[in-house]
Amino acid sequence: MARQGTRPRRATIFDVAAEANVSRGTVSRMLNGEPYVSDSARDAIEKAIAKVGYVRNMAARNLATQRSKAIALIVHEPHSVFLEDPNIGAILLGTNERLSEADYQLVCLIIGSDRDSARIADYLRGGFVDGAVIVSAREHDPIADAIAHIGLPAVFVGHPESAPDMHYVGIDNRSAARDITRALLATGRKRVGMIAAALDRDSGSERLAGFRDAMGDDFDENLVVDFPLYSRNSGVEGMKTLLERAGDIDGIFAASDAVAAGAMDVLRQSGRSVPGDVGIVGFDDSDWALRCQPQLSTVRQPADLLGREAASMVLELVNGVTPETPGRILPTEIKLRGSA
Amino acid sequence: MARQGTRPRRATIFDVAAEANVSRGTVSRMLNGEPYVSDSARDAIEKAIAKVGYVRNMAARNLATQRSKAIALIVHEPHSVFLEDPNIGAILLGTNERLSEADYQLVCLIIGSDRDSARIADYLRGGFVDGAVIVSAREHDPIADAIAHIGLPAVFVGHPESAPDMHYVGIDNRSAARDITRALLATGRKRVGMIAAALDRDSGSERLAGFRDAMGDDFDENLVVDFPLYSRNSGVEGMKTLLERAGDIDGIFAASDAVAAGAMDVLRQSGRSVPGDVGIVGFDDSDWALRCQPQLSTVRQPADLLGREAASMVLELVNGVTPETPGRILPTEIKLRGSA
DNA sequence: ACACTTTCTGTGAACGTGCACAGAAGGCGA
DNA sequence: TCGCCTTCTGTGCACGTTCACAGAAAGTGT
Repeated sequence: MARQGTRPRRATIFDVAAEANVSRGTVSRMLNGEPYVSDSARDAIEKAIAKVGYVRNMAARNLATQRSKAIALIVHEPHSVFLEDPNIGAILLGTNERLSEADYQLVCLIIGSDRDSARIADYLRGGFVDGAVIVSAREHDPIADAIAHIGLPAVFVGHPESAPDMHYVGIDNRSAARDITRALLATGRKRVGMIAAALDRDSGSERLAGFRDAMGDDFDENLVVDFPLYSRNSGVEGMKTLLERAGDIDGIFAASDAVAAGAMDVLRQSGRSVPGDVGIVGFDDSDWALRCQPQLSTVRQPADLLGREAASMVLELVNGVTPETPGRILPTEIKLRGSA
Repeated sequence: MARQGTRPRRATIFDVAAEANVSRGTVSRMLNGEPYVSDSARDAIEKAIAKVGYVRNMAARNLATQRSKAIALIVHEPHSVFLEDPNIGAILLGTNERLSEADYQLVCLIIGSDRDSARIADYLRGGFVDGAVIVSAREHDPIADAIAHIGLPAVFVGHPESAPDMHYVGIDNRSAARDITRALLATGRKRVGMIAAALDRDSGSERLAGFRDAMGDDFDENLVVDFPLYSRNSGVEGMKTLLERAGDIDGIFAASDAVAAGAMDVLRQSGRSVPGDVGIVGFDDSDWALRCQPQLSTVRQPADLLGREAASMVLELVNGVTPETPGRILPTEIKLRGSA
């Protein structure tokens, strides 16, 4: 109780009321911008607030109103990927922007361990937030189950199959993967493989499915490797494996730009040129894509818009509006650059 | 009020007490792990909790106890840098880890606009958190002033001069900059410049000061450029300017690895080799450093430990313990690789 | 002068918890 | 039997708001 000891006592609405010679009801109305407050009362209250240094106690307000005007953004990522994944940051910022417009506070919660999971479930149940946006949940994510159980308004970024009845925003990973693979094939490649990643997430498995779609009869299981993370290192290891398996490979679809970057480095080290000997395409259109030499052909996904849409949707849910559709799919765009 | 309408009503401590045939006082004691609860009562309460599906209402608990067991991490960064800066993520994870150990919830708040600043100040005053860690505050940051005014226990990562009496953890940017510059000079460079950044932050200005220290009489103002952000683009623009000013420049200290990466790309495009024609060193030891060709000589700063220390410190403050020293400086390490 | 609306104000009762206090029940020694 | 300690339990109040309601004050039309 250090805070209580050192500071005298926070001014309450009672203090303001006494100072302004009105009742706390009037002060409350004024604070909440309700009508029916006289000009004279308004003036007196304003002065009183300034004088006693009053600020609302949100805990009390929450208790009385049963809402908090805060929305959680839950990020479930192993450490290394959180640092490398360019989408999460953009989603975060997009969500924050939209919530800010609605005067809601974004509260970002990180799941780094099982212990975090349990504590965060308590936090969500505790009434600290009115809703939640979940980023990068995987199939059968405990936190997703907890949210469903609590009944907290929630929107997923992405669409895990294990939570089919939850609201979501996302992109059509499968179609996009198909299209970018076709673009790669259109450059005349004969032996095309994929470095897949994160098959435990919908984005990962759908990208693989799209690749398969595009390859049709030419699909060769032997030319597909997969790794847990969308990381540069996955690209490095994956490319090494593929080169061992098929030295004549001439096309690579990497599950993300970071993966592609790793793969490209290995190709270079092995003396192969890009796009001369091997064509390579990625996914995300993150800054990895621009930093590659040559720059990467990839799929642009509107990460910031995903965040914005998720925020809009959760605001609707919180306000009792049922969204027209349970999910929203945002368009992606093929970006052709020099790598294929 | 959608939530109230759709869901029946949350179980309270009263419901548990009634179900277990004890008083709410006993339930409360049990919940808080206090002694003096009989085994029979304990059993009955446990069963009752499970039966009615009770969870604590944190808002009410906050109101009664005047604490929240949550700590804010406030990030003040323009969008682009938030995405590029490798340190912030690591600090975030370090802080989360330490707080998690103490069973505190980390709540991450993003300042993206002035509007955010004001709302966050309200949030902090509102009793939602017991303390705060502030990352990348700049001089005369409004949120820093607000925190000081509120009297909320707070720890800065970094040490703005405009907030001298706040607690902080950080590194000795000046000494580290001096040392890495000396390492660069030791490779025999004659015309050495600096691409500085973020001079409105203590880290930025101190790195420049350290560079100046190392250069001594050889310091040439004409070979220093500065930019607002620690970004790759700053490196690109800065390097172009320096090459125009002095085509014979043969050494560069970049204010961060990202800046160095941009500079290196420009050097390559201009036909200069690294480290043959120009030696270059950076700061951070982020993954930028490893992705450069050649890899970057740089200063390793323990970003995750900074987060952990900041968390430990704010926990001390919250618990009424005055830290031994107002600030803590963590050691850095020079990493020599191929770029100089 | 009267009823009637509109504008404004004050009050009691929640919201769900923790804490201090009073007191009950049981064991124990004199 | 009495007093005393230890263990356990129940109750009133505080925390600082919002909300519903009752009612005062002021204006409006007849």
